[in-house]
Amino acid sequence: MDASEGTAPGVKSATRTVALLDFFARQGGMYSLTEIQQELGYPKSSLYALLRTLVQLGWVETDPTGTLYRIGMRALLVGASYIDGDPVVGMAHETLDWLAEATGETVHFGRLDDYDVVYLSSRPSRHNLRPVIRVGRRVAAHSTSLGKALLADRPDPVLRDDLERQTEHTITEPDELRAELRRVRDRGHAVDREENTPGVCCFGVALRLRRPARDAISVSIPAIRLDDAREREISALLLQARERIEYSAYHLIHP
Amino acid sequence: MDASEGTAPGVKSATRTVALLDFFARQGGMYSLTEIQQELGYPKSSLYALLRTLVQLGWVETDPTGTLYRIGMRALLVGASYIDGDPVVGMAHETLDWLAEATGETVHFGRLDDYDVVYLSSRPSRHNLRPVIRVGRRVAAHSTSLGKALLADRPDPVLRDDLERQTEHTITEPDELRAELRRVRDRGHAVDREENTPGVCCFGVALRLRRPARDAISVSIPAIRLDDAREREISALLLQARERIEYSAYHLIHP
DNA sequence: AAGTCTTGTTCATATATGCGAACACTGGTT
DNA sequence: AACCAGTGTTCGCATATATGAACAAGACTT
Repeated sequence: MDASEGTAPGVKSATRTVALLDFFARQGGMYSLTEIQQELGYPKSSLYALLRTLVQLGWVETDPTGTLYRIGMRALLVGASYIDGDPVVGMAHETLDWLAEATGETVHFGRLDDYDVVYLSSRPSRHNLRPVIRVGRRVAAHSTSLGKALLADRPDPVLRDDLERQTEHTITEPDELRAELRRVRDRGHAVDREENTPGVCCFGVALRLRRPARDAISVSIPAIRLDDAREREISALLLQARERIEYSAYHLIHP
Repeated sequence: MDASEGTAPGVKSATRTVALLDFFARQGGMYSLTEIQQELGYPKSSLYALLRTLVQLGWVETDPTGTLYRIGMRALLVGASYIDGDPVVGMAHETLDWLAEATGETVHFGRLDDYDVVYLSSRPSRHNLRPVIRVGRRVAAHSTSLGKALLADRPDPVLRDDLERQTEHTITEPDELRAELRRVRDRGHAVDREENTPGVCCFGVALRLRRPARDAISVSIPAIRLDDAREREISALLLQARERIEYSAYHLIHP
């Protein structure tokens, strides 16, 4: 899930630069040199030079005393541009709005990247109790409906040996996960019953814009608001949303 | 506006790494090694090593042939985290929604950084003709209502000698800009009449959460939909929105 | 108020990177 | 089929960075 230094030869300080940005992005908040050094494991003096460079460039900011660091304003643009440049996210935009409206629940758009799902777009519900996931966040694929829907679309999904446990319901045995993926294929959509976040269930389907699929959409709903009827309703709406996106993609490719 | 290499000593490849990310973020799209080399001016072989490193780490992606580069998924999270970690943007969220609803026009939240305004949040209007600015984008302060509102709040604003011309209406003379900032102070809000984008007018006020102010909000509207009555209406709503944000900030600090 | 601990900062040198030039590929042209 | 122009890729040496250890500056304890 993370990109450690040892496995990746390359330009060392470039690797460390992005590791630093990634650290700030994940943790959010302000950190001292020592805290960063403990987290990343690089020598203090090297970090010091790196941080000074990034502060000078506006990618990292310090507090008035100059000893606490956090992400800077220049880093802002970078994330937005990945999304803006992606045709699929743009195409799905209206349908995601529609699905959020139709279900009244939180809707996500995610993409598979190695063993993780990356959240590219989200529509938080208006309930006070709502699952919120920051765009750009990486989550282990096997614990989410998005990830399971995407893995199920692969003829031979590559699974980690060590499937990280997120909650007491997370599927952590590769064989068990493979059985679950077969159920996903039979059922037509993926379900996550509090496997990633306690109290939250998700329903996901993969978008068949390419095979194997890379993108998926999901509806997340607190378990407390869920019953059988609601579940059938949501999965039906989810399938409709998929149709809409695939339809508009088709007409984009064949005008 | 940009951070060139010559002015900034520091870790060279860290500087280049973020310059590369910034380049991809600004341009959006895919570029060959040669194109990037022409734009940034670094030696081809150095760029090659850098790009390979960043591709390996997922911060840059290539097309199937491996010769066209674009921003990668790992860069996504970085931008979102600056916004999420900022208390003012979070606090303004509901009021921005309200202002967008009340005016029916595009609403922006921006922050002054040196000579530029950085857009931190936006509510695009639902008109077909709507001004859209990507979050994270930097724009020369003197050409925007956000920037003029913020500069007007400083007792002694630092202005560039060379105020870049964006449109035929951009104020490019420092003395003329100083006179305009006095008008902003007298009037109580800043106006941009097609000074940044042809056909688009903006109205902005600075948030007085600290002095001098750092943040401002604005309403952008196509000149074609603007008349005197509408202008009075919009500036009144803008002032109300400012009150709301300052009010909630006050109650956040003094609970 | 001295001592001790923690954290930020500087420095000299071993080490990794940056660089230009040479090489390899590709697609188009004669 | 040979040539050419443009581009991506590799290589060895000059150069810049990374590093541990030493130093400085506070903060807390006794």
